Amino acid sequence: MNDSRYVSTAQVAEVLGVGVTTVKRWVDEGILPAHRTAGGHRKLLLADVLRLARQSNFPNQNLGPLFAAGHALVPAHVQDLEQALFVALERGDGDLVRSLIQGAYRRGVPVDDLADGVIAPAMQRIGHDWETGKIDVFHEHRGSQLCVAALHELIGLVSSSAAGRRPLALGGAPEKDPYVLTSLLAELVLRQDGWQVVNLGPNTPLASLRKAVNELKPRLLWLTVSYLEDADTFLTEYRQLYQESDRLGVPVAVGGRALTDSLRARMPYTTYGDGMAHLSAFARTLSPGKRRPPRGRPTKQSNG
Amino acid sequence: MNDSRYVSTAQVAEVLGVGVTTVKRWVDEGILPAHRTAGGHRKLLLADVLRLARQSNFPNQNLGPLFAAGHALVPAHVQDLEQALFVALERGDGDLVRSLIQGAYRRGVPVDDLADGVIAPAMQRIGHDWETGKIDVFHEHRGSQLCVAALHELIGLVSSSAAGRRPLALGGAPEKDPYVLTSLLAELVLRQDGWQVVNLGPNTPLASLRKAVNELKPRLLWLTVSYLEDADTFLTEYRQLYQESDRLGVPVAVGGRALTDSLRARMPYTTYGDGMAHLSAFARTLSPGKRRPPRGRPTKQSNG
DNA sequence: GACAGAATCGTCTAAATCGACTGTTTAATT
DNA sequence: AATTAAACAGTCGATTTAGACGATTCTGTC
Repeated sequence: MNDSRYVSTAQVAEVLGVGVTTVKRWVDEGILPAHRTAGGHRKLLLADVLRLARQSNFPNQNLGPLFAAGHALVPAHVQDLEQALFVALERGDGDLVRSLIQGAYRRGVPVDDLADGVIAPAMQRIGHDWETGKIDVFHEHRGSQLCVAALHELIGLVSSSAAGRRPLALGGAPEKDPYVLTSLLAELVLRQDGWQVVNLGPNTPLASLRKAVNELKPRLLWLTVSYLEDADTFLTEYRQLYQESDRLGVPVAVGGRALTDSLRARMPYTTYGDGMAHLSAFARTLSPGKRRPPRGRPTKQSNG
Repeated sequence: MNDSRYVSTAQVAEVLGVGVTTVKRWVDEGILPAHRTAGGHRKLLLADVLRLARQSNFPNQNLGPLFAAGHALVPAHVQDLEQALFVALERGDGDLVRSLIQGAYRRGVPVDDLADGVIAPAMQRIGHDWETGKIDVFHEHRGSQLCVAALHELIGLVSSSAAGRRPLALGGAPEKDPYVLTSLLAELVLRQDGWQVVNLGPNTPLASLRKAVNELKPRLLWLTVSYLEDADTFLTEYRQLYQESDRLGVPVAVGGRALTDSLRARMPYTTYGDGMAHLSAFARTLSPGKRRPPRGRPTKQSNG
């Protein structure tokens, strides 16, 4: 198992902006303490690297990839990660939020796990603390903004180059639903799966979404509903949207915590999902290009 | 993609059109932030170099070498750029939007010009086309989302190193104002100017903003008002916010197209601005006088 | 126009860093 | 346990940088 306290020379080199050779020499000269494996590989203690970084006046935001290897602050398990993210969001520590999310991704945490098991629960707890008066609204807003920024950055990381024609997914959140995060998470997982995504964002009238389906002819339509003002008008408009999509052969994936069982029973849809893992799995059945990871050591998720 | 955020003194010298010796001296004098390797080599953060390049007028700044990636053709004049961005936004061409915005920044277009002369007008035209029925809501939403994504990416580019304590700016948009873009543009220009920014985003109750001022003790409070539901209640709450800020010695900068002349006449504020250029200029009067490099040497660029 | 001060430039050597090479180690998959 | 591809170690030459020095050029003033 990879002991999460240790990092490799290459990781240190990338973060510190120097060559691998330099890091090796520093270790040999005693500037950086390190342990060696039985085979001779250098294993650097994260704390030592961080100490050197502080001494050299490093910008915090560039230390993100280092946390990817697993720091005490970036736990190995998703529950601990969620807890850490929650704290970082509540404190408003933007650098830490970025480090945690990016680090988890680079360490190999699947994006749907990241969405369903880390980001969504953390923001839900923030929202709960706000509703119960434990924190002020501005704490929630600040955390949400930090999350959005980190997600946009992550989306930029996972988006593959536009090689070949990728299937198009269209989606958003309905009118009066102000939550940007859920549609952003949907965009994230779909992009990770190789889709081309048009995210109309929150507060999108369903009638307008219907026009978009007509014009863009997507291969998939998703709808995340976190908040509903009027269920009846929503149902009416949604049925029209579904009818149109069905006519065009566009599958409709719905989700979101505002869709109660009773409400869902009155809705037609192609698939319903509790989280992004469902959406991702469903999308994969539609997209033919399901690439399997190569053998051997898993590829580092760096993208060009 | 050469995504190394660090650059060497020689690269900086070439880009800024000055000698290597000068760059070294600037770093030693604290004009340019940098950290040193264990061997003493200076490592500069790209964002810091770019900010310096914009703050002072260099004889020949050729930002090209720092960005190897060949981008789409970026028009030279802001009007053409705005037109190109408008078309890209309306078409939903996300890659083009990113290229235009980032390309303009890299070409040396100041961020306040980018905000006031390109992004804001383009989105305003999109909004106008939507109101007049020329395009559908989803076009507007799609364009807005693309803009937000591109801006978040740009913010990541301009954010500087955390070395030293930077002044804190706090801000957002009031309740019922759903526009994310204006507060995002404010965050962009402030970050470009070296501020640390807490952006509470749209739809922030002013009472909550008041609590945030109390808790965070910022050096500057900004408020962008693009839409107002009820001017009277806004005024009441705003006056309380201003009173509290004034008591704490926090200057208040307001702006946004919802603040009409008559409304503004009834508001106290430290400064009002039509655009981000005003905000940036005002913020610079507050920011501790950062040492600026003396005049560059305009002639003789050839080297042996 | 001449002067003084300041800022910049190019050049030098020692030192630090980089990149490429080959053989070895690691760890996930079968 | 065997397989396999990625990542690492060790080495060496090529390149780059730091630091210091004097010469050059710019700016403002008399």
